[in-house]
Amino acid sequence: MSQIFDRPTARPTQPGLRPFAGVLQKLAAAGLRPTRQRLALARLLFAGTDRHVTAEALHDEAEVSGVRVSLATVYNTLHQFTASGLLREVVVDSGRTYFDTNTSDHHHFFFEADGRLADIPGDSIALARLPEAPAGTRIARVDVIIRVAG
Amino acid sequence: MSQIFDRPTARPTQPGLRPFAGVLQKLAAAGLRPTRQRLALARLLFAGTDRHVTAEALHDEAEVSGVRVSLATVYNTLHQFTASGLLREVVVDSGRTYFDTNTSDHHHFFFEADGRLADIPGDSIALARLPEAPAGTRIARVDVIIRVAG
DNA sequence: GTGATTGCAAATCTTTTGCACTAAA
DNA sequence: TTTAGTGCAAAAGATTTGCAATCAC
Repeated sequence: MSQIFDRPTARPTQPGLRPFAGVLQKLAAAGLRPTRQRLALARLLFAGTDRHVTAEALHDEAEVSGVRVSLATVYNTLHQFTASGLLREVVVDSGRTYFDTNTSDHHHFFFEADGRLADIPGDSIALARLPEAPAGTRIARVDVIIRVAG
Repeated sequence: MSQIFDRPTARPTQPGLRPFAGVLQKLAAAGLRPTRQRLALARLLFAGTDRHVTAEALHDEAEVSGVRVSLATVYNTLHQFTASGLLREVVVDSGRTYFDTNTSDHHHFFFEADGRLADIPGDSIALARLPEAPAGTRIARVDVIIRVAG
């Protein structure tokens, strides 16, 4: 049954489960075998607009859409995707890890009320002045989190 | 560093356990009883320059300096101090909570190599443009983390 | 077949909680 | 006293890991 989902040419069957040629390409580019689990998760992650998910949330989503994946595999997959640049990790909450499908340079709103994340439009924020990296280091990344409350 | 005063009513027991006038004031201002544990932890936290600590690290430090405090109490104390504005929480690492003795408005370097935090001098960074808070929310705080490697 | 991937359960790690005991006011 | 604060051990989450079974190539 996973066949229909595995093929880029398969036609749409259920909403949200349409196979994407892009998903296969992404996995191939990352050097990851297109397993049933990875395809299903990639499809959920990259099907629409940019998303911010936790492992738990993605696991639930997979379950709801009828995909059988263990939580351990969801964790593994999210980290593999992150390592190969398909995802980006966002740290806003100690104790929970968020993964962002938008890997471009951008920043976030964090809604303290419900623990939701949203991208900040790239041109609505700007850093006027950056300090130099401390001696012997280089800037790996700059994260701006705007915490908003109800 | 001239803040080391003997408190008249304190009973000198072990070295490094002399109370600071400032520490007593801080606790009083926060409405927290000056217990042996809170005094000891406050002394470690506020004795010198600004610090960034985790509960575990502070607990170890207390142990080394001969103060007997349970880890649970360290957690409780750090949260009480945070709630009363004596400390600030910094989120840079999912899975670990850092507390900052500098409660003024400032940002951080995070050294990925060793998980260390450092304050960024206030005037060496500036946000040129901030987005508006999404409808129905207000900006509670803006955090900038510059992650440095190597 | 062979090596990569998965699932499950157990293990880890950090943090919180329940509750009897201790200490400040 | 009276009530806040503490310690301990157990509980709770989130995440990782070990290993046998399964799957992709």
